[in-house]
Amino acid sequence: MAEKIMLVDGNSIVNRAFYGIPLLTNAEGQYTNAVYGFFHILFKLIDEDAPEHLAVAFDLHAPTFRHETFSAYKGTRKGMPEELRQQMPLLKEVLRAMGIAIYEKEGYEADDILGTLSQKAEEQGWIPILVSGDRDLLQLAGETVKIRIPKTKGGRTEVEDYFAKDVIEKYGVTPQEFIDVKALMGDASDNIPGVPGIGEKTAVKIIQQYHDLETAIAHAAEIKPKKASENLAEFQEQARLSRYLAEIVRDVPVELDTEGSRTDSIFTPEAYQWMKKLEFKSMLPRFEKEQMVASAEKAEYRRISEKTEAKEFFDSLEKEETAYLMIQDDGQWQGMALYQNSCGGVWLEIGEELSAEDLFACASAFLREDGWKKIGHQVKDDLHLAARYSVSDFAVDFDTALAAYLLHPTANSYGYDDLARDYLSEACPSYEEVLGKGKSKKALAELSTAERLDFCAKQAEVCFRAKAVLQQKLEENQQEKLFYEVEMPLVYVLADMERWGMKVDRQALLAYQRSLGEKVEEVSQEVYALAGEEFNLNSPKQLGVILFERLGLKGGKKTKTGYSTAADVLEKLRPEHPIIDKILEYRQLAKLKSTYADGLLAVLDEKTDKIYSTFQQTITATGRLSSTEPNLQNIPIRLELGRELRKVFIPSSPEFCFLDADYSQIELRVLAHIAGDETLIEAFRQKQDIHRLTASQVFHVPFDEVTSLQRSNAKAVNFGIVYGIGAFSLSQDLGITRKEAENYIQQYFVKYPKIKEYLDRTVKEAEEKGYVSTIMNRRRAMPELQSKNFVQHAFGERVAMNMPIQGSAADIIKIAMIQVHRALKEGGFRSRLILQVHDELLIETALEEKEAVAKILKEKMEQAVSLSVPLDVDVHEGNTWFEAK
DNA sequence: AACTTCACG
DNA sequence: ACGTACGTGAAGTTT
Repeated sequence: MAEKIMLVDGNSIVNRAFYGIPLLTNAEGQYTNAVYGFFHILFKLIDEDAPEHLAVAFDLHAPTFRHETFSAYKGTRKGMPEELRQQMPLLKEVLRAMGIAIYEKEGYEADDILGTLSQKAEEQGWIPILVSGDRDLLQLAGETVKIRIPKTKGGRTEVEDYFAKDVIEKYGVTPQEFIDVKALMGDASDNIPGVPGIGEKTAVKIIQQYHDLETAIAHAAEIKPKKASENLAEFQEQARLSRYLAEIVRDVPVELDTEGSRTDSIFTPEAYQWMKKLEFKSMLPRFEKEQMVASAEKAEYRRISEKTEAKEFFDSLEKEETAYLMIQDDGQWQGMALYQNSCGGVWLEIGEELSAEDLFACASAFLREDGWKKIGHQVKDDLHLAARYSVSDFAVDFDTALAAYLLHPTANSYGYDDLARDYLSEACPSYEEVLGKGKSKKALAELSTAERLDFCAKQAEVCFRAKAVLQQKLEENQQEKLFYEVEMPLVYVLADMERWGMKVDRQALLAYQRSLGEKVEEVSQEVYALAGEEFNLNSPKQLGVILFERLGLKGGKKTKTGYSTAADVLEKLRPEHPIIDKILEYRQLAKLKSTYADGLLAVLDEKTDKIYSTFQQTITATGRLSSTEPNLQNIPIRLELGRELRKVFIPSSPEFCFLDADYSQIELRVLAHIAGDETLIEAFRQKQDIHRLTASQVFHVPFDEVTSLQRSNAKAVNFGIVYGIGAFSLSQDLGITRKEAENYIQQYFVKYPKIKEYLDRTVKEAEEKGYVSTIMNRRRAMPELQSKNFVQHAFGERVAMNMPIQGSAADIIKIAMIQVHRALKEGGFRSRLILQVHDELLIETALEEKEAVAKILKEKMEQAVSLSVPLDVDVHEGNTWFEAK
């Protein structure tokens, strides 16, 4: 079998990849989607064809011989988008690391290089396989020469293959004749003129009959239709020029590097490092397989599965820094993995000879005593596990997931595999890679003993070694205080909140659910009557058809998939038809029923009638918490009917009541502080009504004469400032013209010049440094600001303006939570912190403690940090959450 | 799995 | 001329 050489049009494939895959960035903010797509396609083709040789050709910026002949050649091409341009050197770097031959030749295009190399390869008996994203290469197809055209659609890559016969079959002309067809029809994308009035259909017909351009010109008079005949005669020189431009030349002065093109050693360690740096996880296994052989020594781990041995092990465990991991699978505790320098990796496995209780008993001294510096991963889960075995909170010094979050808060996950890749430049197989996912997901217990030992102990080793790197980076970023004094202590606060839960009046919730059910039924019948038919009211698609086709309301397309039926669109249609009112009413009721009534009942604990939400500490880009299963941070309040729901949230015993404390205007206060705006600072010091003040400033009216409309408009302006203002959106929000909105903003900046300075300064700094930060040095990388795309850049600017504000507020309430929690504990109170909603803390307090706790709550929250403005906290009490607001 | 809608700060 | 506020999570439909 003859050797095969795969010849790739680099520019064309990377282009396809870029447009076929959404923009991705790695931790450093480097765009990676085009490089990813390129290798995705390349590896697929290598797998399929197994070529012995491989070369990639690129275009150079310099003009080619075609430009010299015809200056308008490719004249309509737009430049490469910045997001792609940045990736080109990267792609070449990785190719070089893989030892793949790269060809570039001044004056020629990649196509010409490929044509030449293909010919040279054939001459020495190799079989060329040409790869390109466009059809220009089809003229090179032959009996054995295959042209492959990959298409990336929605993550999947399909490849069209063309031998000479396939070209004939599909286009009705031979590959050679394809050039002549192009000479006649031209090519808009390359700006090849062709002959006016001759398109693809006519061109093919002509070439089928005369086989080449010159013969066709000679017989121009006979050609039909008449228009084509005349034009061919008149524009014959242009046709000849077009043919010249379209033909791929095969005598480029390049040599085929027969040795340098070999594919047998492309999975190099250097390229592997690149793949990790770029975060191309799915490509790592290829490289690992190759390197498995290379990496001779494999770590030796110890397995303990028997009670006596486990006890002895812990009794003689050196008191030094130790990573411990509670390995759980499917909600079941499977065992404990440890790693320290003295004992290396150890896996204590729960089984017949080591029960969970026994293991915990053995480990309990280790967990509780200070002698060991402990490194954990997602420590909050471990605290819950410990609680199941009646071990109260134990002290962990370092949570690797939390550290990784601070260093890169926009990452998708912070698993062991992520730590290994990002901080150790190693590949550690993820849970999914080891156990599979979806249907074929295996239990940890289904692995062999050796596999399980390896997998679990490896995780502990990764955490142990990653910790040193993480700590170093936290130090470099000056984020140690944030980590050790805010995020780590907060873990214990959140664990307590999650464990305690929030009591619900089940009967009241059931009644609420029933009443909503009846109303939903009633209103949907009214909608169907007005529509004249029944349909799925929950389907925006069906609703769109009813409204905009059947009822003929004018809506126009707004979303990717069809008509928008969102509330703000429907609101505008309200006067047009009575059905709109009913639909909006239905939406409100259906939302309350499904998400809140049904949703909360589904997660309400049978035994305790409590709801146990999870507070996520590593999700948001700004440093806020989030709440899941259920989300208790979005319980309705703005509308009356929804607000009623808060009556079902009650203290856990009749001896308790709620205390709800919320920061007043915390984000605007933070802004005043960071920006150092004297007017705003003074206003907060004087306890002025800030929206009223803004109204009087912006609308030039005396403070006492501000109307309520002016005040509420000013409130929207203040919001806009915090979100990274835009005139358009403000105008939408207020229902005013864009011009007016611009005026408001301009006036605002005249009155608060320091705010303007701050916002400008922040964006500028973000562009220079690549990140923004909060008062506690929480960071967010800002890759969007590198984009030359207007929309993306503008988004980056708004994020840069908002993150320090939202994030600093998050810092403050986190500090307050820790202090409140500590004060309650130290004071021996029975009161508990049970919920945080961004600027609000909810406590349930024993009645006799109420005054003392209210005082603690207010003081700790107001004194959490010291700013140039006072923090102001309002405290309310009540027997339900509804009453306490 | 992606999209749309809507609840909160 | 572009397409628009920042940060979340859940439910339901459609692909």
